[in-house]
Amino acid sequence: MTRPMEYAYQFIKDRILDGTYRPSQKLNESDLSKLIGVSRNTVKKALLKLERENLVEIEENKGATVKSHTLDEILNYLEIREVLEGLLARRAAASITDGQLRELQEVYLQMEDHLKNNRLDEYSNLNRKFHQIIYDASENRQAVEMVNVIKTQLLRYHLRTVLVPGRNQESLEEHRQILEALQARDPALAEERIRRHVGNIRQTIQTHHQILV
Amino acid sequence: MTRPMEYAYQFIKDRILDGTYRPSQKLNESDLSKLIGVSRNTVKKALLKLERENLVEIEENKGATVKSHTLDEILNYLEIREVLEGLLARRAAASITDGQLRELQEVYLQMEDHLKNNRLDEYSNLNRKFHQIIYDASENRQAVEMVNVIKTQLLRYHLRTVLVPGRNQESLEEHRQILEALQARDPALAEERIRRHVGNIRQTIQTHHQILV
DNA sequence: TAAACAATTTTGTTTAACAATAATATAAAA
DNA sequence: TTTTATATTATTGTTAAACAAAATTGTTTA
Repeated sequence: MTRPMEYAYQFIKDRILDGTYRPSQKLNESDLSKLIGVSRNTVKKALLKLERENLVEIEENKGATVKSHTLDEILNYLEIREVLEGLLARRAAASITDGQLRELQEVYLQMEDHLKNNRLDEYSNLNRKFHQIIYDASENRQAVEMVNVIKTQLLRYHLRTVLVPGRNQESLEEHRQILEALQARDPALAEERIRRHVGNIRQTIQTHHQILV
Repeated sequence: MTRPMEYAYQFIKDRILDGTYRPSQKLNESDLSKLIGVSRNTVKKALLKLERENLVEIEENKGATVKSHTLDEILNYLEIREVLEGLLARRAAASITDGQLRELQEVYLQMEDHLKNNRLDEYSNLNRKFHQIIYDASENRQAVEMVNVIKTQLLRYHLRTVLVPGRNQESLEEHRQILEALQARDPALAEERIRRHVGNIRQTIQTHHQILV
């Protein structure tokens, strides 16, 4: 076994993210302790670490519950993502290497291809890769970390805009425009376009949340 | 005594923020346990909570140290503040009440007054109040929390741009422009102006860090 | 001086315990 | 029966002592 605390942390985190432990569910320390096979003290530390990532909520004398978010909170987080990703794209436009630009274009072309063949899972994966390249080029590790914390939090809500009719083609076009702005190494344009992109994701979820959440 | 863990947490946090515990300093669990009068387990939990706020760093088998930041990291955080405060001002412009606008104007006039009389401490306090009113009006609690975490982290570096010659008058003028944009309830303008304001703070620190840090 | 080894310190974790609080079940009163 | 009060149980917050594993320090030797 890895370090007990790390193991317990990952054990609980996995089950929150895959939906085994649902929002608002109580997380009993003794039960987890027996189930995972580490002491209650260690479970408690793992829970504290999860609280840090906003995946659980700890109330005085009441213990931990899986954190649940209202639609408004989810939209707030997407608004934050909008400006943070804008910042990252702006920085990336100024410092992206030729190699990274080639990689980005390659990913984009694959996205085009997969979408044409309606392979949505792979499209989503490439989407993630596309944005990751921008993060890597951005040189603001602190902002990247914040974006990742937000993305992790929202993971279990399955905000799959890819399932909304017509959204895919729009999304692809937005990526093309982002790619162009980065190729032009135009910081203001890159920021504007990625903000519009994330803004559209937000609006799609605002409109279709009944299907998605 | 309040709850031991809360007490230990605040005890250590205070000393990090006031500079008693300096960046990179080792935080020994047994020593803290004896000093604060709580068990080592409780110290450990307090340290985990502080890690969450980026005030301490915990390394496997090496324990906790007071987190230290490079100038680049500080500038990264200010860049994040720039876009987050921009977001908050944009939202505030759309939802600020008449009462809050009056309060904001009142604070601005006092700032003018204190600056004229060179009362810099009070100017700083009002500055904080000015921005707090915008946060309150913004209706994005998640973003406000992030800004506050960043501000707390940077507190102990004493980024007092107020000490840079000529910066004060500039700062006052920027606040006037922000106030105007909010009075006009113009989201895009409010965002642009507060971004310029925080951007100027960042540039001032980039230029004068040798005096300030 | 550097390398090798031993001694010491510190951390990560466990176990068992107990008080304080919260949740639940039970009994008494309206 | 419903509500209210009381007792019971479960759960959390915390402590203390213990020990292995890892890191640090100190000492000796080449």
